[in-house]
Amino acid sequence: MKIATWNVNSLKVRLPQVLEWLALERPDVLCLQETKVPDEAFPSDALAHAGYSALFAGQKTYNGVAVLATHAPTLVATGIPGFADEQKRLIAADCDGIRIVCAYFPNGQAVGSDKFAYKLAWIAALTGWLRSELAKHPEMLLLGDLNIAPEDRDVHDPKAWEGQVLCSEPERAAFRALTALGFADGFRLFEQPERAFTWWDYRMAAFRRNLGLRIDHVLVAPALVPRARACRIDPEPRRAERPSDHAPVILELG
DNA sequence: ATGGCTTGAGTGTCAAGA
Repeated sequence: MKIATWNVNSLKVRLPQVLEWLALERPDVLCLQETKVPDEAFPSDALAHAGYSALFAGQKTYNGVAVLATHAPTLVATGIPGFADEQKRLIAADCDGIRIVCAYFPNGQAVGSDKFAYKLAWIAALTGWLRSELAKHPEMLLLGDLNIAPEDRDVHDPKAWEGQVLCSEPERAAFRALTALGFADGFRLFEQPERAFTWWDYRMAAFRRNLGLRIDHVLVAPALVPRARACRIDPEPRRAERPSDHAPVILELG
């Protein structure tokens, strides 16, 4: 079973690339973030034609998440239950007996800003919800743009990024509190190349120079760790004309 | 040099991303 996540930075712009990638990789499940499309405009028909059922929670202009699956997924939740939030950042679904939590963590803008406080509150709410959910549904994956580079090796220039948003200690502590529920960082379950990133700034030829961060993640609940076979970043879509600034991450389960 | 690009809004030029 192949399960993937990709921040597409506008599903409207990226739909041709998503369809091409689905045809090439044929994942069983693909989680999308930053669809930036209201639900009434979601391209369900094009995806159905490609063989994928979709569940989605979107809004105009910003945010938006979706779960695509070859076998029709069952909706579990949109948004973090018990956490009032206008921003469409979470959708959870059951896919072939696996609970898929697709998340677009807040960016945080700058350490100490209101948006940074929102980011930490959002992650704390998610962690609280998942603590009880994991007990009830142990076969769980949390995938998405988590907007945190958990360690210095996930940053192209740790000195330059030290203390900055996406890399700051409060964010890394929140990431550790989340993984302390038992989740493994799927990417780190396997030997990986150095300087492996999932996001590169559009500016300064950052992708060509591999000036990136690893901020998109697949977290694997303890019950699923024995089934994990491989995890990789696919940089190919980032080479396309008009690419998303993020690359997909793929987990294979046995 | 707090810049550099991309998207969506909307037709000016800005907010937001990371």
